[in-house]
Amino acid sequence: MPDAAPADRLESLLDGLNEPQRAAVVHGEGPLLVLAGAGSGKTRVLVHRIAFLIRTGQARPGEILAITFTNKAAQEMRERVGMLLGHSTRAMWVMTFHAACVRILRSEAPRLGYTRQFTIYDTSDSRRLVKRCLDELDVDSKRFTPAAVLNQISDAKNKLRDPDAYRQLVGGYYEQTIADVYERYQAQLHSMNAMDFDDLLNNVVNVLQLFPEVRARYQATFRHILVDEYQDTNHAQYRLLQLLAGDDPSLPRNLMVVGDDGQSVYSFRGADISNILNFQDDYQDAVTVKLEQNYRSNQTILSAANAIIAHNRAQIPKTLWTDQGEGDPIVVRELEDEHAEGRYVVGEIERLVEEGVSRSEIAIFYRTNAQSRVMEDTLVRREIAYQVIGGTKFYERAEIKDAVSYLTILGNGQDVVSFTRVVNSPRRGIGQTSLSRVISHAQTMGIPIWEAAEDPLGVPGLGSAAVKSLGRFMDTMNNLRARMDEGVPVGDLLEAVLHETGYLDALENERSIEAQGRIENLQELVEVAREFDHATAEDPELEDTVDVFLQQISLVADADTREDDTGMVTLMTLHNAKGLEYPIVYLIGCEEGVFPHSRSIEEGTLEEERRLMYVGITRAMRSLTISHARRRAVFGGAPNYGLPSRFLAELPTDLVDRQGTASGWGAATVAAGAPRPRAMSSWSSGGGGGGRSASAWDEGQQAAPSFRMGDDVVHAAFGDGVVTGVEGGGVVVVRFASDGSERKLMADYAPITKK
DNA sequence: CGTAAATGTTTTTTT
DNA sequence: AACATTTACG
Repeated sequence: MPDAAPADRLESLLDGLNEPQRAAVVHGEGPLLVLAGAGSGKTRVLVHRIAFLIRTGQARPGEILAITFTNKAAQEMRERVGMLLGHSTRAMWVMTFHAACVRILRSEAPRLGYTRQFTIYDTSDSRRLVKRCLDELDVDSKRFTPAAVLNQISDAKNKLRDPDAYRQLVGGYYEQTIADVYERYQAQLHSMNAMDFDDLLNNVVNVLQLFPEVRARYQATFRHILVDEYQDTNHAQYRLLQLLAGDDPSLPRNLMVVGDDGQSVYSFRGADISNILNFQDDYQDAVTVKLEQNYRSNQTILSAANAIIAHNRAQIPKTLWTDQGEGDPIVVRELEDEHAEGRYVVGEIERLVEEGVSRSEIAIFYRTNAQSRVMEDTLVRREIAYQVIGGTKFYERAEIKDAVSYLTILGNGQDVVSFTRVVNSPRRGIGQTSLSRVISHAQTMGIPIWEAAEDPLGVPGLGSAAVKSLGRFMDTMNNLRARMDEGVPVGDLLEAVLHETGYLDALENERSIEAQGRIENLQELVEVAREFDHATAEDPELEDTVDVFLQQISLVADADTREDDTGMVTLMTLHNAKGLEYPIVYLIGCEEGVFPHSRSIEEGTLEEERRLMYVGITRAMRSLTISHARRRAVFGGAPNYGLPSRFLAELPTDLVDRQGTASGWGAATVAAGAPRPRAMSSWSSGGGGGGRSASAWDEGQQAAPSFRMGDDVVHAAFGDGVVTGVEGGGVVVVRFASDGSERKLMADYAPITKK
């Protein structure tokens, strides 16, 4: 096809786009900010723009870098561009930040003192290493939990602060201790030729900053950079883009970012919403395009979403609208407990399926992964096919991590974390003591752990049984390594590992259903490896295939395993739901303390929780049902009495069909003298006590009476009680006469009145 | 050194 | 409730 594309073919790339979408697609050189409300077709814009750039000859495929949030999104985007263009998209870089960084580091890591075979640590590997550092530094592991310390370290890394910079920026004993751990952790990672997730970004930033010629090369390569979900980028990613796009204003800086400040929900992992808010200041010549027409949901759902987000301060003003119709009201349903909630949702799903709805059109969202269990139990019992996204991920299962660690240590003999994982799995009689001796010997001698283990007699203090066992183990490993070096396919190598190390035998001897499941998981991993072999077979130049395989799977997220149109109901957290859409959505567990999560309430990050609610609502295309339970078991322990989420009170009452509200609430509110009762009809009563007045939701806070110690009170459900304490934040402690229990209640919301 | 019981910890969200 | 880690004992 010649460069000069016929006008009609260009026109076809713009077909069906609205005005602002079209403007974004045809935008020429220079920075571009696309503020894209939920469901406004931002992926479509990205896909069409990439195709347009190529079709008009503004860029060749190899000059495009398109960053997406998940691997799956990348794959979909690549496919859609391919369909538009009708030719190969292989040369394009369409991937996540992390995948792009790995690819760059495969070439550039040696400049930073790593080999190309560097190992990538996931969070649990990193946590183990932090724990080792804590132990070695004799830090009180009660006050410094590995997870908390790792969070601090990760936070620092997201802000591009190395251990020195971190130390200088923070004061206090606690932070100084963390600086010590950070320093040691980083040194050990490097000495083990390993990087954690944050290092992938930071090391690319380092390479680009330290080596101007490398920077120039990548800047020249990526003539057009496009970034999706820009509101969830962190500082390291921000800096990375700056380096790749070129921070010299005289250069074209063809950086297009797409995002929605209203959907920023990852600040806990360092995402910085100011990246998108300040884009105009950072790139003064930036053109801004706003996408506000929504193609996904009906007006009821959009109005609800708009109303929710309006409760946040500091938004870039946006109002979603649609030319679709009103749609049904949003159902808000109260249930007795989480089991009733499960039965209700599954019952509704059964009804829909009977009416001919496909299960794959239905999704269930929740705030925390733990909430999926009850839903799963109910779905299994009613024999409804479902898939869960998130939670325990495939690559985090113990047996998978073991197998992966075996492959890792074959390629990277310095990786102490992997060595530790596999040396006594299955049992070989090499316990904590022997292992510690080998590790400290390796550290003293400054040699890789592999070398130390190869010569067990050279390890001081090692018992004779351990020497023998370790020797046999290393014979097996050396044998396997030799075969890897011969270039045996990864799938075959993995199979050999599982057999010859005795790993599979040990599982088979367990003869439990659990072990059988693990064996099946391992078979699946072998399949994944064989697919990889198959896909790379035509690339004879590829070296270190095992390491490439490992680096590739270490970046697979659970969100990438989602399957569409397979006749299954989909369950996931609200975070995982971002970017997706479903005709029918159930949002469960909308209670104070669950959603918004209690920690968000404590930490005062309610606006982010509200954005999460906004994300949840805007996933729904035509039907949205929100449920909350009156009580819910936490930690499998005592039931927790939760009040309806404050976000429910923010939904306009005329958009809502409230169902199942139990008796008592309305009565208590009336007794408290709530003003202006209205729209009672929209709150259909659930049999018994009559619906709660709408106004109580809107005005509840100001109508609340104040309580003092010793006040006699009546609770709609628990009966007579006495106030035994008043805490901050409108919380009162009440001891109830009926069962002698003491409960903390929120005076503003709880159905209690003074006697 | 390995096992089993006891104890502790976890539930925010994830590339 | 489920899981990881520590402790006690054989």
